[in-house]
Formats: sequence, C-alpha cells, structure tokens
Amino acid sequence: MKELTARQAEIHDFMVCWQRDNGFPPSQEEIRDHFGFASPNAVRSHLALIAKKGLICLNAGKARGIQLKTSTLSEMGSSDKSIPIVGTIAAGEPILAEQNIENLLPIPRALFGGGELFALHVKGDSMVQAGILNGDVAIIRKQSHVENGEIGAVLLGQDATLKRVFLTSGSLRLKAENPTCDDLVYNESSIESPRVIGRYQGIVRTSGLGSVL
Amino acid sequence: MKELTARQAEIHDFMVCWQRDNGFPPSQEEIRDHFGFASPNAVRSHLALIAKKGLICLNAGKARGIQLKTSTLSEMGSSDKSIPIVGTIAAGEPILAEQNIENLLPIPRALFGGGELFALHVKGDSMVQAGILNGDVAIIRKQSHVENGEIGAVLLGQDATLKRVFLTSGSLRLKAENPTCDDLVYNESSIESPRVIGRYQGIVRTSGLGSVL
DNA sequence: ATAAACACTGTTTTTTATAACAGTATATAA
DNA sequence: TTATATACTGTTATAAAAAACAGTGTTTAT
Repeated sequence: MKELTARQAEIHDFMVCWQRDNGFPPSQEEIRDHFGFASPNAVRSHLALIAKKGLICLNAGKARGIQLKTSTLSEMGSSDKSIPIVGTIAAGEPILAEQNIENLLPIPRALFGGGELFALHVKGDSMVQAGILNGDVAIIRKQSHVENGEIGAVLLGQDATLKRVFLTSGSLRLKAENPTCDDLVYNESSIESPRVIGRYQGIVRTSGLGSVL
Repeated sequence: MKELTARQAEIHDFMVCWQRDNGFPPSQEEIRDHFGFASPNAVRSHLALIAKKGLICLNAGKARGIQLKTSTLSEMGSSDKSIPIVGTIAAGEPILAEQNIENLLPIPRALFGGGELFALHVKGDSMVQAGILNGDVAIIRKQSHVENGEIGAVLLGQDATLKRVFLTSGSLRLKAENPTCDDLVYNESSIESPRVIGRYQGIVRTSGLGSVL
C-alpha cells in the first residue's frame, strides 16, 4: 500500500483527533474550515486519495460518512498503563525518549481520553485563570496540532509549557491564562518558532502533600 | 443518575452497535428507519431524554452529532483500591455507605496520601481562587476536623461542599475561595451546624473530555 | 382525580453536508 | 516533453439531516 503524502497525513491526523475528541468524524466542511481551503473539492479529492490508500472508508451520500480504520485508532493508543511524566526535553530527542521521563503516574489512560498520553509538571502561575496551578501535574495527549483556543503543550527550547493556542493566518499566538502575562506571538517565518507537542487533557493535583510525583 | 427506560435502552443499544460497526453514530433518520417511527420527533424526544440521563451528548445543529459516552470506568473494573466517588449523602447513613457511592475512581490511594479517601464532584465556582473548578473531582481524606485555614469537605444537609474552614472560639467560619461568595458563619449552639467530613487532598480534572466521572 | 412522564404521530422549514462539474499551478518521473 | 500525480480554486445543484412547531394516547405516581 502506498504511503500518505505529508498533506494527506496532516488531514488524516486531524480526522483521528477529531474522532477521538468528539466521538464522530468531522464533516468535509469541518475539515475544510480547519485547513482553510477555499473549495470543498480540496477536501473531497484528498479524502478520495486517503481512501484509495486504505486508511479510511467513505460512505457516499452520508453526512459525516468517514470511517476511520480501527487499526489506525488503536495504533495511537499506547499499551503501557502508566502515564510518563516528562521533564526537560533533550534537544533533538523525541518527547517520550527514556531520558526525558522523570517518573510514572500509575493511573488509567482511559480517564484522560486515551491515546498517547504524557504528563508535565506545571511551573509558574501562567495558567491560574484556567485553574492550573504551580505544582500541578498536567496530562497531555501527544499531537502536533490543537484547535484554536484550546490549551496546548508547547515546546519552547528544552521546556514544555502550557498555553492557549491561536493559529491565525501564518501567525501563532500563545496566550497565558493570567492577566499579568503578555501573549507571545510568532510568525511562521521566524526561526525559533515553538512547536505544539500535545493537547491539554486535564490535571492531577496532589500539591501540599509532599508527594513523590 | 436515573436509569434508562426499556425503550430508551433499546435506542441506546442500537446507537452503540451502529457506532461500533460504522465508526460514526447513526443519524436521527437512521434511528427512525430502524425503529419504524412515523415521525422524526419520536427520535428527537428520545435522544433528548437519553442525553438528560447522561449517556450521550448532543451537538446541536451538527449532522450525526451524537456523542456516545462509553462507560470508561466500568470497563476499567472496580477494585477496592479505587477511590469511591460520593454523591448525595443519605441522612443518617455513613458517608461511605454503598448507596451514596456514585462511581469508582481507579487510581492509587497512595497518590493522595493514603488513608480513608473518597471523592466528590465539585459543583459551582465557589473555590475557583484555589484552582478548584466546577466539574473537578476533589479527593478527600475522611476525618472530622481540619487545621484552621485548610480546605475541608463540609456536610450541609445532604450535600458535601468544599470550603476553607476556620474554627475560632466556638464559631465555625466557612470561607469560599471566590470574592463574590460571602462567608458562612455558624455558632456552636446552632442546631443546623455543618459537619466537617474530610480534608481536601487534591483534585483530578478530566473536564472537557465528556468523561463519566 | 389529576398531574407528570413517557412514547409516540404529522407537517414544515432551515441548516448542514455531499456531489458534480470545470478549471489552475506545480513538481516529478518516464 | 509529455504524461501523471498532487494540491488546490470556484460554482452550482442536490441530498441528508436537524429543528421547530402542534398535537394524541398511555401509563404511573400522587
């Protein structure tokens, strides 16, 4: 079977995420909105190609009739029971490389929606307005995009931080949930642009207990 | 949570099967076809009722916008290691009586300091300033006193709520962590005085995931 | 006896989503 | 250089699905 092109993979990823978050697949128009296509046919032709490569099944004439092949979905879910807590992320290494893992959080992944999950220690008060405090452990699902306005884990240098992410016409805006923090804005052209590494799924707070986490 | 009626259960079963077989939920018309309803409204009203009972989530205006909530918790099994989530507390019954237990949170007690733990659904915004949001699951250690200024679970009537507790010279002051909420003050003599039932240990937040917790 | 919840019928309107057409521009390989 | 595949724009038509009314019986609890 032929492999997906980069663009096709992006679209496929989006559909997988959407399905997991919503319980049903995106409509062609929702895909179009997300990628900003001017024409509905852009989506149609992409879907046809992805379908030909066997990763989805299209049900003609049905609204939202995109069936994601289950193999793809289960691939995304990791079999390990515990959620790894990731510390500083060594440059060039994948996020979940062993040397980045600080600890393991022994709670069921299903609680946080399943998928490829990891956790981060929250440092600082930049997200207090979202109820995320210094010392909390944030649960993140690994993915390279988030919906506009969602909270994402963003890699800035070696550290991952949580910010509300807005991607608009070539510029990336990272908004802290704290009135005293200014937004960070990056242009697509800039060399040192941050990378979205996951989507905020929730937190576990054991603060004040001197816990082992 | 109220139980489904026989008819509602039939319809819910159909949706679960359809979702499993097709990867996306049925449309209202497909449900109608299957059951042979003469009116589309038959489906609509059933869905509304099933949604009210929490087994599905309806996305208004979206084709096929039925989100089935899989009972993640029951799939995960219930061991005695799990932390029980307590709902309304029947008068006179001990807090952890079986009829008070809504669900089980399958995470290790050691994470929250061990001891006799239970959990509460947080309702309302009275503790936002402490980073405790509506919908969070608060972990409580059962005990009948807390240190001055600590956050405690307090039984007011049938419901347990979180408040910062101050006990000074015969009067009990319950302070919400929200500037718009007034403190509650009780004298020891008052008949309807609230009872401290535990100490706040932390939270688990899975909000926005449509989880069953 | 009377409400309240349940399980529907019947009709019309509006919104959402897919389909079908005809094109353009670019890279890559034969 | 000539296909061939990819990655789209742009327009219009049509089907699918949801929503918004106003109703009718029936059971169940008070």
